[in-house]
Amino acid sequence: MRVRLEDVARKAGVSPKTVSRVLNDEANVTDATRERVRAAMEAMDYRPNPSARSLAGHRSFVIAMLYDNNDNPASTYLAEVQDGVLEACDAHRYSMMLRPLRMRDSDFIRRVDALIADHHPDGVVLTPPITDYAPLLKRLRELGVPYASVSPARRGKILGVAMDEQQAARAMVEHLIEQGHRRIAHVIGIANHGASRWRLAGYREAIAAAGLSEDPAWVVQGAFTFASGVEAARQLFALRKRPTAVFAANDDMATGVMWAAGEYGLKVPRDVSVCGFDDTPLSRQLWPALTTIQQPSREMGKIAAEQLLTHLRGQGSGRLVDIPFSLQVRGSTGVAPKDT
Amino acid sequence: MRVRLEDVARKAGVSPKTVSRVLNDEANVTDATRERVRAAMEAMDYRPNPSARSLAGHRSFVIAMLYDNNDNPASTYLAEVQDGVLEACDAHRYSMMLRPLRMRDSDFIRRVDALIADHHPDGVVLTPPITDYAPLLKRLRELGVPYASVSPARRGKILGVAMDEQQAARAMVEHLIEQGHRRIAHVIGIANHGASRWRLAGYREAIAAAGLSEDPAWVVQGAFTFASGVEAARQLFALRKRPTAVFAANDDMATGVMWAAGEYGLKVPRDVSVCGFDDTPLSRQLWPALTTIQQPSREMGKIAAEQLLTHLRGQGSGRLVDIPFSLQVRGSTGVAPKDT
DNA sequence: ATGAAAGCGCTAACAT
DNA sequence: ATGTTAGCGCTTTCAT
Repeated sequence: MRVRLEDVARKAGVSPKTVSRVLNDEANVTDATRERVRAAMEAMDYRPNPSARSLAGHRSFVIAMLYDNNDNPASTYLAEVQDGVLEACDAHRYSMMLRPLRMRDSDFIRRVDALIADHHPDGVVLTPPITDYAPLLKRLRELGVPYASVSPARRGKILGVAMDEQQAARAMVEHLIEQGHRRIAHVIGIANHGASRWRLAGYREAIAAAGLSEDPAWVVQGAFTFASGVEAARQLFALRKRPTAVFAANDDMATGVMWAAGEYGLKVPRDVSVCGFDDTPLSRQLWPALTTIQQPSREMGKIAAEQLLTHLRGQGSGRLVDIPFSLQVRGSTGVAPKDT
Repeated sequence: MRVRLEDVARKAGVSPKTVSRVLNDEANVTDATRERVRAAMEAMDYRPNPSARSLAGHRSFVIAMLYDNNDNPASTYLAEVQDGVLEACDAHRYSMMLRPLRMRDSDFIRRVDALIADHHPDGVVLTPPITDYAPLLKRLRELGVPYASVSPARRGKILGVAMDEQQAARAMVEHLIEQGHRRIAHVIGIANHGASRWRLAGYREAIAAAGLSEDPAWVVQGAFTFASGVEAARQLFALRKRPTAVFAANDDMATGVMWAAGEYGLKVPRDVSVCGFDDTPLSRQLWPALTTIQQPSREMGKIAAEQLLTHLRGQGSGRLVDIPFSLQVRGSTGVAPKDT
């Protein structure tokens, strides 16, 4: 039969409750007994039964990761975040469960309610773009379910992790300006996503700071997809006054821009510089490789989950961790062409 | 407080055990009582407590999805399979948990043991390439943990889902032959993956059936990545006797081949036809769009999980479901160039 | 076809 | 600092 907590207690010569205390890192156990109990657990390869723990302790040791599978960021982004969350959960002996949602659906909140009622996660991790869906946040607070966010649009007294995307976007555009570019275009991501707004704001900030005029024709709406990048770039390259550099709000769109450059017979970076945002695996596989902003998605998922777990353990209350960006300059950007 | 099974029993005027029987679809309940109990559950919005069910019933209502995150297929593939598994689990009120593994690591089996000991999944879903890792299958049988496989290399008395990839690859190459191609190259996937072997075998079968000779120089090793596709294509396009068509073992490599074609000034499909396998989202975003084999990954994940769940419920024992492939002819393949 | 009693493995609340 | 008791919400086993 399986080893139970009671068996460990007998072996260590203590009561079950003491073993329970050790298991849960509670106070009021002398170091000596703690050690003895730990040794017994180790020796017997004791594995606590999560169902029994949940039932008696009113906690599930489960955290749920919520994401939008309708219009989400690139699926590779979510996979990486998920990987990080999973790693943090494993380290703390929690389980992770996934909950795809559709922000647009009318039963969004009902689906969340069902998740809580059915599985009682001890907390949830929110990913963009649902990090900022007010009705969700409100409901979670009503239900008393703690949450941590990855890249929330609003900061404040929130658990989670964020990068200064606006600053990063600005740095990206400043890099282009340093290379002599004056006609710099931007391809926007899905409207209303925090990411889209910040990256656009950073672009504008850099343009303004350099005293360049912002030509409306050089700011084109995209949708975070390769195809939308191609479309956007076709508009840009058809202009009489063609931009010499294009900053796309993510790598997939930037890849589309490079593709379109090929269609127009433009060499990257000789005729046009292209850069993106995210540092997806694809960005390194292209030739020339894409200049982009590294966003450590996996790490961010891990940190968000860790903040949540810290909060759950009541050890300090957790916080919004700021993570630095890093500009990856690669072959797709270069000095501006002499003239036109 | 929460509604418990006992509350439902009282409301329906039966014993707790009867409610339990209804909950678990057990026999020995008259239709009338069953209906009455169901109505009470509905009216009270009863949600069984999974921990209590697990503890008393010795089942976890959890199934684990195992995957290799070392050299796995494209991450979008796994995300889709995962999505399907999740859907099936939800429908049956099971939870899904994820378990990334590294097939090469020495503690592979220990990690599996830990998963079972810590979480007691009622069953596991295996994804390529670990569907065919013999030590794993052996251990799972020893532990008495049922499993279902997505695209296992070996058929036989196995639960899961599979597509005839060899047949699909053959159909792909036959399509090229019909277009007049005679010099057809193949870029192989990661060695030893079932997928790589089948696709190569299908290629050879078609070549042989058409009475064409197989030139060793036209069969190049790749690794399922975009970059490996670029590399492989460079070798092919540098040949004096250049192939007029390239069949890559997946879409990522095919995309690499198209990229390399651009480098060599070759127009697709005028100068060279390119095709892939998987029908990833990317394949439709390219221009020209990629001719490929549609593999319904999401559906396959769902079916595998359903087979497993059917088996767990003891309703029929589940089987290996064969799923049809479909050839997606798009712009990247066309008639062979006149000559060279 | 239905029910009563016992207990799954752990922790909360209250001793000591 | 440690132990005792009761019980978490369900299913099992065994009656009836």
